[in-house]
Amino acid sequence: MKEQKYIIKNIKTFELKDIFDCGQCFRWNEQEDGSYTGVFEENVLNVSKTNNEIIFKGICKEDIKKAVEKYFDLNRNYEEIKNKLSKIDENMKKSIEYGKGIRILNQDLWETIISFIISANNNIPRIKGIIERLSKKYGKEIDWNGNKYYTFPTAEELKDVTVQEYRELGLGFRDIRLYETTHMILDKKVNLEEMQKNPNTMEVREQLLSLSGVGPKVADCILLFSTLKRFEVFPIDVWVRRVMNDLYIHNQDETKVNKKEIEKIAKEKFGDLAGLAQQYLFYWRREA
DNA sequence: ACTCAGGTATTAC
DNA sequence: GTAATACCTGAG
Repeated sequence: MKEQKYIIKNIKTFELKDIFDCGQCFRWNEQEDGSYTGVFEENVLNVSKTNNEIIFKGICKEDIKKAVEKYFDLNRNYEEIKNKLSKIDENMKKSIEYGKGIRILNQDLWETIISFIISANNNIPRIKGIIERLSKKYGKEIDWNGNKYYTFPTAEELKDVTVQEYRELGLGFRDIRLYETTHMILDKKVNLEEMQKNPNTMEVREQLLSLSGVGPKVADCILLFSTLKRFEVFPIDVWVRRVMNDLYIHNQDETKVNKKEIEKIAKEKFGDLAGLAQQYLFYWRREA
């Protein structure tokens, strides 16, 4: 396949670091020139930014413009969302200022499910390493610019992988979860196509929770960061617990803060944009 | 040696 | 229902 290129001029909300380092994805890596290269679906892309241009180039299965518009969520007005959230309070305003270039990617549902199962009680460098090894071993190779890249393996491609083989890849205790969930999806115990079409968020959430290795936090990340794109969910991890306690609850021991209390505050303050608010707060608290 | 990291499943009240 | 506990692995 030959290289394609696509340039966007004068887009407001789009900062490479904010998008790729805000914690929603695992397969984008910063290059020496400050650009980022990553794999999504069957595409390998490099994204760079000049003063007022975003340049996408790489190997793309379909039309690059179409792929980029979908994946980078370009048809959503983030300026409007940020304005709305900024009015809520000074904390939101400050965190949005910090992560002003964030866009929430439309990541493949299957890949997002597996990636976030792997993320459980794990750290980012290791999560990324596991996903790369998994892709290299079971995904499809794409050559570009003298480098080899690998697509994220499909459920079909993982069909015959054993728990033992997962363990050897460094999955740790998540090996069995990956195995079980892959087969639940292959056997249509949970139907991802149906899920994609289902407008009932709570129903979809229940189905996600039935998957092995998917608890409340992982389910909410999948709902928010995949093509399911539900902005009303509020994934609560250690960082969100921390920042919510710091800003709104002020408990001496953040680990003892009740999850229900956090959810209540999130819903009251942020409503159907809670997921976005979560992302700004998370990124700000972790990085700033 | 020991703690910690984008939690979940299991077990025990 | 809710609380405690174990859990791969590797970096600091």
